[in-house]
Amino acid sequence: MVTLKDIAAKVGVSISVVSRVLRNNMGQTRVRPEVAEAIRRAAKEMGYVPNPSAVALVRRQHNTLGLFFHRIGVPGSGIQENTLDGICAAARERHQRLLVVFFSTTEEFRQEWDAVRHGYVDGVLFVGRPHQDLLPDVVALRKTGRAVVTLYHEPLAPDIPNVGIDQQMVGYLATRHLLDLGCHRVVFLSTQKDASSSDFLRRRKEGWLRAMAEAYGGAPPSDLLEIPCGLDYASGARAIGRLMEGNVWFDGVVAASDAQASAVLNEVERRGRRVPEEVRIIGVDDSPICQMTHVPLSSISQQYFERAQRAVALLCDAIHGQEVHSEVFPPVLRPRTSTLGT
Amino acid sequence: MVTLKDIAAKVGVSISVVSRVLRNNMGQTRVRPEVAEAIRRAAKEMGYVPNPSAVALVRRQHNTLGLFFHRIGVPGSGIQENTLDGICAAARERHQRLLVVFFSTTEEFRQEWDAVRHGYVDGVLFVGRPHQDLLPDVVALRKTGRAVVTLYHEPLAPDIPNVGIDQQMVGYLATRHLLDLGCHRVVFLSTQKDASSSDFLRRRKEGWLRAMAEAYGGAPPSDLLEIPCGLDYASGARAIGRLMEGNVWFDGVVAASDAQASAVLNEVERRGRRVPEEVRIIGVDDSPICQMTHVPLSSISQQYFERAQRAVALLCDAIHGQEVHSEVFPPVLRPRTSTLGT
DNA sequence: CTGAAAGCGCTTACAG
DNA sequence: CTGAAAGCGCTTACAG
Repeated sequence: MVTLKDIAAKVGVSISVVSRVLRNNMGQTRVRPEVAEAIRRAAKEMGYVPNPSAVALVRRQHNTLGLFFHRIGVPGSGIQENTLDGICAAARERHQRLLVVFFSTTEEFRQEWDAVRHGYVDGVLFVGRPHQDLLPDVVALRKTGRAVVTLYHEPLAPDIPNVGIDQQMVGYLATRHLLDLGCHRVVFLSTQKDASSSDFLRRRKEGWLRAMAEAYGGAPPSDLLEIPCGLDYASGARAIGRLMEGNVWFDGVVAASDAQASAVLNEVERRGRRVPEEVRIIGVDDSPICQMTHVPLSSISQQYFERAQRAVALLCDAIHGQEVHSEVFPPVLRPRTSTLGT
Repeated sequence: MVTLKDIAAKVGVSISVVSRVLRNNMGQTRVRPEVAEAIRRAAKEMGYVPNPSAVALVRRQHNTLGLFFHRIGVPGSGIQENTLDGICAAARERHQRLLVVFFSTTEEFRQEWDAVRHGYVDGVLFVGRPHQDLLPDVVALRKTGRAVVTLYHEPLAPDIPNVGIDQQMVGYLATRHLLDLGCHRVVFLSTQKDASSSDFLRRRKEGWLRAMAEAYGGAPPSDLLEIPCGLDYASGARAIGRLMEGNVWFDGVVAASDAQASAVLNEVERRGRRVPEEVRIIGVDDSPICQMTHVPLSSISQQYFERAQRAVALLCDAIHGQEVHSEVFPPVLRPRTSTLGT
């Protein structure tokens, strides 16, 4: 590998000048332009790439980002893939290496935590499900001088920068889409009271209520249908099955995930009602499943790829001492046959 | 961050001893046991973690693995997630940082190639679809002293270590499973002649033929049904649709992916035949989709998580100068309702 | 305008 | 049995 010394020898100057020219870091002194030019040319010709370890050592940085990834999304949702794709692309662009930890439970988190807490990373990105019980750890981490950014639905705390998504708008967009297509009674698949994930669903519900209120001239109707339900396929199937057994009439369903939506689709049709002619269905995540169900599913994208890229950008800015603030992305409607028809 | 100097000061020895004790690297000399003990205790108490940049600088290593990931699997297959999960876990365990590049086309590969070729990585793991046209680049990379391992179905070249999967066994296991359950005419969804992915499907086909031959007393029957078909949902639906329109009778289908299998399921039932009573269906990948279809799909796991972990282990061994060889994992059958019934 | 020198934190022959 | 010293490749005050 070619070093500063090699370039210095070739051009006939000291390595100090070479370093300053290539790093564009010349204090208040100027270097003769022809020398600078010669250095830059030589560096390019010789294929010089700075040794990141040497740079890291002297700069007391590590060009490494920690990534704490709480597995999210029902399996198959594609959220994990999209998020990682965005993170890796943005990190590569900024010459940042990655130290990735996947975890699913607080215990797993604790097990791996030391590796990052004592590890040589300049900043940490937390992805997935927000845990209030991890807040002290995150705060402690910041005290050690590391930058922290989260990629959660909502900020963990007001002063921890987050790249979020407007969950109220998720609920609103989905419901509004169904109402615009002529639906009257739109079921909202909500969550069990005790679920840790209930926060974002609470906000989505607000969006559903707002859209329903708009459609009903100001106040939501009194016969609103909110059905508590887990995010997975089986829960969705059970919930909608019970509803239909009770002979409750509805003509639209806002599911909380695409897995749920596919369950609703299968269950509704199995019980003899047609999608989307009699019941329109929309999910959330815009996942690959949407194109594999026998009626393609409409969905709402939570923009994980884009948000992941942005989160890495913010993290790098924070590492370089800039002040960064939380951002909120708008969700995007992806209509397909399960609402539009063919 | 605590350094060797801090520990040396506390214990009252030179940093050389501390380094040798902690690294377990003492040449032919011995250190007094009580001193060694004191050093280890101090290191632990003070929470010492070696600065990887300093170590990297002097060792001329970088504790960084390059990861060239050709996106594989139909979206939703979960292959990408499982693979990354395995890689990240194994890399963390070995204190290796990651430099991850996702790509989908040879052009994208070329764009990112320099970053790794000139980059400071000790080894590179290639994942996904093997490209014969990348072979010269891989060989050149090895010449620069980097270790190389691939996570492909089959080795790119005989001397490049690969963690593969027995594709013949994939076809055999699937077919044999259907035959054992009483199927007589098992359709094999194959691929277009020109597809770049055709290699592994050719091997799977051998497994299908072998199983059929076994069932038919030594030689496969003459009315074998091999249907060319893309790996995605739409292709699967079209292929099986055409077959059924031609009134061709069959009672088993070995699909090439779970997406395809779900398409077959929907199409077969839409045309009035029951799964698994009249037609048994099995896919490949054991993806999350399998549990979201209205009849849960049987499938064959290609062991991506386990193989990914193993590939990282081999890569690290190779980096440390050990000779490593290709391995082949056996696929695993995951039977569900689409073949077994309820 | 340019260079010599110190130092980042570690490893490892080489002396004692 | 243990330490002083050189050196990995770079950056950055500090001299000239």
